[in-house]
Amino acid sequence: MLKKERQAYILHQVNLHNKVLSSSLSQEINVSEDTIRRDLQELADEGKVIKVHGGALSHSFSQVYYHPTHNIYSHEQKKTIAQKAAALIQDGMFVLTTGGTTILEMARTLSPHLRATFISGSIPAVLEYMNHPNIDVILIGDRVSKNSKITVGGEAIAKIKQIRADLCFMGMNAIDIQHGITDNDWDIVQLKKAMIESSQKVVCLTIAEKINTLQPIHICNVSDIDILITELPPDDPLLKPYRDAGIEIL
Amino acid sequence: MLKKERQAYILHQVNLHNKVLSSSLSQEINVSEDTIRRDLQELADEGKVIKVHGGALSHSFSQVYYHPTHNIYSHEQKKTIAQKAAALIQDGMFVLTTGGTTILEMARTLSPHLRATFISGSIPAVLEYMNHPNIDVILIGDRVSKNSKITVGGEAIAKIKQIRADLCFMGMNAIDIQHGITDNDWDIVQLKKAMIESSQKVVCLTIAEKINTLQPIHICNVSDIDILITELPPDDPLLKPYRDAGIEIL
DNA sequence: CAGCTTACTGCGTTTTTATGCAGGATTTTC
DNA sequence: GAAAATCCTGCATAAAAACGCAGTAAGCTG
Repeated sequence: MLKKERQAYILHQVNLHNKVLSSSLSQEINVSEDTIRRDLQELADEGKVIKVHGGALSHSFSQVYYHPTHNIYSHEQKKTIAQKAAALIQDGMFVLTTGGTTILEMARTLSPHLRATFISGSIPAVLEYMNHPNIDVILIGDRVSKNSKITVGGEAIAKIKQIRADLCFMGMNAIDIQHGITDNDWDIVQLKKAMIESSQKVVCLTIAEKINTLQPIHICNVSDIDILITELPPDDPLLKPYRDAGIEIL
Repeated sequence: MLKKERQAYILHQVNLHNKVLSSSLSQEINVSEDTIRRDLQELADEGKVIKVHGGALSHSFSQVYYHPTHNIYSHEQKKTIAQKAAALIQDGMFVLTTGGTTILEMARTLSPHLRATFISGSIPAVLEYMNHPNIDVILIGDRVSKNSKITVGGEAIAKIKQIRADLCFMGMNAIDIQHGITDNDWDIVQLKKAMIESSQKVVCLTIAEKINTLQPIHICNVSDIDILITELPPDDPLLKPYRDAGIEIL
């Protein structure tokens, strides 16, 4: 088993269960605990997990209480993105959304006059939508993934496939002109794939930091999305390849 | 259980109940009181809790008492109910629940050791269940009713009917020996009816205040429920008619 | 392809951390 | 003011981490 492969597996386990033990991982993958520890160290250095004595925890574990500085930092950027995104929604539309902080920010930005229907499996997102007086909210049901606070599974995917939405807002973790959009959680990748299929227009939201980055699992090609929104101005050179690929940049 | 994990659990409990006892925590998590004390000390050093003799308090507690007396009053009652209810749940069970403050209180009371599957359409309830390390959560999807924060509609009912749960916990608004259980929201009545049908045992939770009261819409007869839980001792005369009707009173 | 370099992994040893336990000190409670 | 509960302190132990080292695999270069 290759190192990257192993680390992707570890990351997946962390995202799935919110915690991993060095000892059990070492048994599962048949490597020494030393190796696991080194992997966890690397993942921790990249900020992907939180290393603790005996194993590691998902970031979502302390997220609630920690992260004041970094959050506020990228918060401004996300606000910019949110405003651009919210402007796309018109009265009467059916809007499908994933979870994620960028989407949450968009939910908070919505005009109180907007009359639309929002469909999502993300619990934090739904909580935000609920606060809007004129928005109808449809919650996609299924098993709840604890770290991402979103419903995942076959039922959820089947339900999404029954929908024909006008717009799909997708928060994403990595986009690359060659490999397209990628992510690190199998279940969520399945969800996102279904959402793309069920929507007339796909809008991707991301902070510029994630442009030209890669994650292990493939969601779709760059050509499958319609609009890309970042905090940068549309003519930023970083975005040129995507504009050339025929994507509308906002 | 990892140290951070344990501390996160403690912190959660403190924020939830405003106070924790070292003794009960040590039992819940199965570690010595010394360890708990050290954890509390660390959390206190980080300013996250206030350590006191015998346990710790939430920070919000030290500030001026806001809580209106009535709230604290019925809160204590609901805690009593919650404890009785939580004792019914055993490992491996499938549990169907409605929403409501009494149910929420029960969710907060659940032992961290409990391994069970909770199924609900109530968003606040699901948020609570999600905090438990060993509980699987299934969210029932459909249109979100904004005032009750629960999913309602045909899809939700259809989904519930597919389930065979071991236990159903139902918070209720009114019970009367003659008219049975009644409520005032059409959609929620439909949901509750479906839940009763899909469960082996139906457990009703209510504060005694609502005993012998009436609401406009009929859910089921007294004979359709198996267990009734209130804050009163089981032999309270107010409950006698229900005991005589063959319901188990806790 | 031979030789060199580099990256990865496992092992033994040392160091650190986490936890429980015993005892005496301190606080709470009645 | 005495009994009970809770605390602190130091210590023992087991688990985990860190460190250095060596063997091996993989990659590169001429």
